[in-house]
Amino acid sequence: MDEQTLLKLDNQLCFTIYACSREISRLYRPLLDKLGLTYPQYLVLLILWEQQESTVKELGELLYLDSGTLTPMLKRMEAAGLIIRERSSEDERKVIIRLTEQGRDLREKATCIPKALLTQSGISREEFIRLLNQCKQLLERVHQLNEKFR
Amino acid sequence: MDEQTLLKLDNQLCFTIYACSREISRLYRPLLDKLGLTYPQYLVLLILWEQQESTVKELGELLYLDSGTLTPMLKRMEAAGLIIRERSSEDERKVIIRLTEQGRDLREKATCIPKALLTQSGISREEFIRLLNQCKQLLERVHQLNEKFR
DNA sequence: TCAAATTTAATTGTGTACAATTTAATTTCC
DNA sequence: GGAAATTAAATTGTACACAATTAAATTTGA
Repeated sequence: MDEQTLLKLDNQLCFTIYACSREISRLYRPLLDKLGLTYPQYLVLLILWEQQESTVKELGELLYLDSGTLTPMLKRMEAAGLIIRERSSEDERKVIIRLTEQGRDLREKATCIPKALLTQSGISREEFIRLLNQCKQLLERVHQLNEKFR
Repeated sequence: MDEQTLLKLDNQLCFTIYACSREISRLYRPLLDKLGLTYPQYLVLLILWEQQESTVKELGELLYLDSGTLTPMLKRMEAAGLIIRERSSEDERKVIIRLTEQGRDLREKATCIPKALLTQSGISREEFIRLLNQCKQLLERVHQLNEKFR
């Protein structure tokens, strides 16, 4: 591939992933709207459903987001009654994020979402797993690179 | 895979693509900063470098973005002297987007970007093409689904 | 021990994203 | 020919995303 070809929009892996990300979010939207969630908020809940509590820092590491994004988002989720934000008494720098009853209960309404989307997309499990692994590899590599250049 | 497994963050293809998209953008950032561009602005220029001119509608179709995103973005690019926005005289509803000299000249400074990133990421050409094709397929499918449900 | 360095969130400012609405121009179709 | 429907951008309002800075707590090291 020469430079001209690489420069073409059509061949930009980055563009395809960027567009994919937004189109998949759009697919989630009608389902998440019913729960009153945005996609990034749903990701926060996925973490809290697994491990009961977290901190802003940990959420940021898991989701690749910083406090500039998380703080206002978590405030909105707190206002919606899904979570509680509380300074850690052990280390006052940290803010602990916990689910409320309401936040915990939402899990049952959400369990159908991943399967619904997998079915809807018509993608086979094999294909799904293969693509997931490839994307994970790419994510890992690019993330390493970004860490290195900081 | 059962529902519990699917619900885990770690297995969310959607999350991986979402995180990938942002991490790749971060990899572009230092290169694009030198040109005074954001990643979406770079995508607009990729199109205009290929086809001289476009419209807001066409840019939206190619980039999967609507006028609510494009209008302010194109205004910023016009203010930066990269493009000109002009109502079509044939159809006054349309706004034609054209490159300025400055916008055209930026192309040479940008040609090195795709190759630099490909090299940097350590991904082989075969891998690159395979992943690109798989992502394209997924994008196509998800896009079709979104169109169907509108 | 205590000042300097580091860590953690919050804040500030800019730039996307996108749903919903509005405005103006063009098409359709009776 | 002209009202109704459609189309294309712009506007409005909300919610991320992220760089850069600030503020407060904790850790480090001479």
